[in-house]
Amino acid sequence: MNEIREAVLASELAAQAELPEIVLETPREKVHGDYSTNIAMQLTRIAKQNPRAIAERIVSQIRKERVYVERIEIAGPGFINFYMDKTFLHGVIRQISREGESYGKVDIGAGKKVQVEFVSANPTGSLHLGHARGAAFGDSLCNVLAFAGYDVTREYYINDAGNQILNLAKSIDARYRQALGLEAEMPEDGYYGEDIIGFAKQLVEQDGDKYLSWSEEERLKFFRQYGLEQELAKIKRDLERFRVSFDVWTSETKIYEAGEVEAVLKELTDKGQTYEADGAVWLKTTPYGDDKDRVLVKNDGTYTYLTPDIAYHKNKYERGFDQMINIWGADHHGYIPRVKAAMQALGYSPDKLTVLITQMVSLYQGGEKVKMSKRTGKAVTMEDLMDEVGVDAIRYFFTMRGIDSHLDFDMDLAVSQSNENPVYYVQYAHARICSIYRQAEEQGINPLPVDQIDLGGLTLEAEFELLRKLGELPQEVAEAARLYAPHRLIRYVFELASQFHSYYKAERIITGDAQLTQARLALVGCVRTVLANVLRLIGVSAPERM
RNA sequence: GUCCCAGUAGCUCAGCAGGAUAGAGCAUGCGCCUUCUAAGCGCACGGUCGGGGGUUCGAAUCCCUCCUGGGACGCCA
Repeated sequence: MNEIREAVLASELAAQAELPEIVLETPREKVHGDYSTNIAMQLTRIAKQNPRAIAERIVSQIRKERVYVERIEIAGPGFINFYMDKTFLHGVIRQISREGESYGKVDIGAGKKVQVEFVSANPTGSLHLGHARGAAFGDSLCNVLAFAGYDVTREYYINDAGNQILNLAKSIDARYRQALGLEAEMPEDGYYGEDIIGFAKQLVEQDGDKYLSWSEEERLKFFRQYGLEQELAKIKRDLERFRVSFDVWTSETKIYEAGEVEAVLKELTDKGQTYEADGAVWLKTTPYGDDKDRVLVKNDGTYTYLTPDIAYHKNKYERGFDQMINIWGADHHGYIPRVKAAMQALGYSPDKLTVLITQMVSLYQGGEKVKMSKRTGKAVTMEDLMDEVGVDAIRYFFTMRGIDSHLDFDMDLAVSQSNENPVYYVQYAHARICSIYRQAEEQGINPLPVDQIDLGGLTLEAEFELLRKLGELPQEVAEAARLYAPHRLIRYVFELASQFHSYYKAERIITGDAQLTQARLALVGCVRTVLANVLRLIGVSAPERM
């Protein structure tokens, strides 16, 4: 790339200052070479010449012997295509063998501190489908960011202070009475999940009807605490099983207890960002682009949800992250402007906070959309899903798509052990390579260290393509991190698996030629490493046998 | 009414800091198991990139506008 830059400058077409960024890409079509640049077309306006003429002048200045280039062609409207001396690709094998689990790491993050807050489901019920998508996406994103050189903190914010927790206590109260065979009506905004019926039964088994004799205040206080502990424990269990672990669990109650909510309210008031109207305290969010101002303190003196949330986000800002990412469900998108506005009102840069929105998930079974109902508690929980389809398939499917699209999750497909199921396709490639290595061992073939292998035998087009693909991992990781798009890696790993399966079908790895066998074992060993590395990033296991 | 997301092959989706003939899986059709795992491989079929304008040497990609589908618009959380 530097060679191109120098050639462009040497051809005196443009001054250094006005030189556009030189992009070297891998063309989709092989006939267009190994690398390609459109720099000549980009220079048309500056150099005031037609692109092909520009391309010719640039090419004449390139010293190709210095960069392993075999030949250069000018094609189409003015693309400059580079055809490499293919043996340079053998270096990929040496690199992967040397770096192993670390292969693919890049350092675009340069150690910057990134905090990612995700899932953060209210501890009032079991995690369900939508949370699973957030968990899969969030965790994969964190893995990718860490692999790209960021210092990542995973955080779960526990909303354990609002009205919803009182409703949880009341719901447990009602279920408790029902479990004792008494008449009891669920509260208006009650929680109807199976989990709560279970808690109530458990309480009856443990302690019988003893809570009936308590005062309502005492009883609800106890149920509240009990419910919170149980729900949170359940959430942690589910997430752990889903292979997601958080570095920090921040409790809303703790934020209250530390006086941060009152403090932030005072700070906003002192800064003249609030006013009183209709008996309530409002925050001026409209100057920062919100539709309307928002209430912080209701006319009954209690806080809205926004107020502690501002305190929480201030808390995050104060912890000194370079970047904060919130992953929210689509139903919270309208909430973004007011939180950002509040941060600006406090004097923080809104650019440090990025909110990523995951669209809804629909579940399909037997070709039918599965209906969910809060009222009856008939939602498919994350636990049900893990029982039925397994963690690998869920994580793969939920990471497979960009978060902007509504996602249809087909249960039948996810459980099917067939060619329709892409999870197995990728895992199978890994297992196959492991099998080849087992086979080699049985035949008494010991894989040699790479520096003792003559890779010159790898001359097939399929082998060069595999090597090229393997070589692309670092830039794929960088792109996935830059775009917050781990699904790109699924695409990548699927394509790699596909190329491997095709190669495996066409050529034997273990051949009569000992030297060639060593070279091919090294090659597929690298494929195995890369498959495992990517699967690890998306939280899917890489089985040795299937 | 305002805001967000989507609209690309029969279906589900990639591609979108502009680039060459728009890709993949599934479905459909036809082939391939005496040799390292057939949860596999090969071939074929399939598209006015929602419509219309604009910017550009070049637009699925950027801008404007319209249409369709989904979601959000509380002194709930």
